[in-house]
Amino acid sequence: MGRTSDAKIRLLESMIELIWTGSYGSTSVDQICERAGVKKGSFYHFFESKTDLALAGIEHSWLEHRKELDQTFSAVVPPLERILHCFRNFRQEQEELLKKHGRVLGCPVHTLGAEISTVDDRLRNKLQEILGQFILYYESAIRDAHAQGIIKAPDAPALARIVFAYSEGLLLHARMWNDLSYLDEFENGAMIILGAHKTATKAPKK
Amino acid sequence: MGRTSDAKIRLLESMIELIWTGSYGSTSVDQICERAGVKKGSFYHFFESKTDLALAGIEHSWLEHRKELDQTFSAVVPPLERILHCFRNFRQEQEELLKKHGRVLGCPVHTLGAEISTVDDRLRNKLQEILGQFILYYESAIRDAHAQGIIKAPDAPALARIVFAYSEGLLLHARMWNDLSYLDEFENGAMIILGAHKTATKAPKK
DNA sequence: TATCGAATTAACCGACCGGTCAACTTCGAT
DNA sequence: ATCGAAGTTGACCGGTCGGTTAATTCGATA
Repeated sequence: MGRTSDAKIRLLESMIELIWTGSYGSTSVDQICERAGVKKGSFYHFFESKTDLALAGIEHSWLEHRKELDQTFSAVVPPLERILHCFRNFRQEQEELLKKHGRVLGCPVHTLGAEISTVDDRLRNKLQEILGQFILYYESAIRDAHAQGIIKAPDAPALARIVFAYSEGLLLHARMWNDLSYLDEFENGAMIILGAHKTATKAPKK
Repeated sequence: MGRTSDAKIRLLESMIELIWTGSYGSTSVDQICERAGVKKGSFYHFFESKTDLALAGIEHSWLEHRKELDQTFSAVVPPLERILHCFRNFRQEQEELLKKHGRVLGCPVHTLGAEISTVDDRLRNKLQEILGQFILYYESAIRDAHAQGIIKAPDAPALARIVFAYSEGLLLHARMWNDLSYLDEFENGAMIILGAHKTATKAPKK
């Protein structure tokens, strides 16, 4: 009953795009509505507040992204390659965004997290939840690599956090310098952190 | 001639404190003035705009911080210990800020950088400049460590960037989780990245 | 085809935004 | 003692902020 609409989804996507290309603080409800082609009254028909839209938008795009991650981190793929592929995919996505917006955007979760973690509890909690889930991918890949004797990593969670922190730092660096080439360092860096040499995958002889 | 005032410095300090404990977007000129005990008219007597104050505030606190860094990274200190001490000092500073504000604040430069790098060119350039200078400390320490045979690091700038990205990622993580204990991982993580073992400093015999 | 709830719209709200201004006070240099 | 530059003040600006409302339009269902 009643009429249907895709305005809700348009609002979600407009919001995350605006936050990503700008910031939460620099993104106004009016802007979001304009980009989504939705009047403000409709906005507040679908969402209770700007924060609620942000929450829903983040959730939405994370669920999208997870589908990809589940394939990238398939147990079938050699563990270290999962991590490398993940970052390579990310780099490619960044490349498309760069073409589209003229800007390296980095990780939307961390960018937003840096901005609002002291300001908005609900947003912070949601971002924590997402990042916490994301690390699990690294963690299990590293655990598998250890089990398969590819690397020596008795404490997989700890090592995963190092790789994770490193990758997020890199992404932020790339955003600040608007330069994708910094991301190229990841493969080497990750291998150094993981104690695997580039050749190690091919010649694990010690 | 004319009267003197410390309002300018109070404004600088209020601004960086508010940005650090909140965000650039969530910090209003009115707030800054109130905290500094300065009327808005005076604000605009000293600074042309909010951006200009931020610029000056960042510059101010970076110059302060550099004095400390110059001591921490004294050529007299064993190179790897410089990096460790630097981070340890940072951790202690964070501890004091946590007591004061009830929040882990992380690195103000990167936090602000994540927020405004796509929004304000002048601020972004200033932050780039500062981070670029900061990496130099890591870089020369690593170069020294290599020269002294403590670690094998033919490409010091590259390794410095890895350690740097890692440390910034960690700081951001600590801010988002409001948990200082994540910073404790740095010593181990840094040693792993640098290819030095914890005992290496005490037993450099090879 | 009548109905009823969902979607849309435009006008509106008070608060606050960054910024301006002219009058006024203060005090160091002469 | 006084002059003038530097600092201070509060009132004010137009615009935009996030959010509200009541009236209206639409369309899936029965």
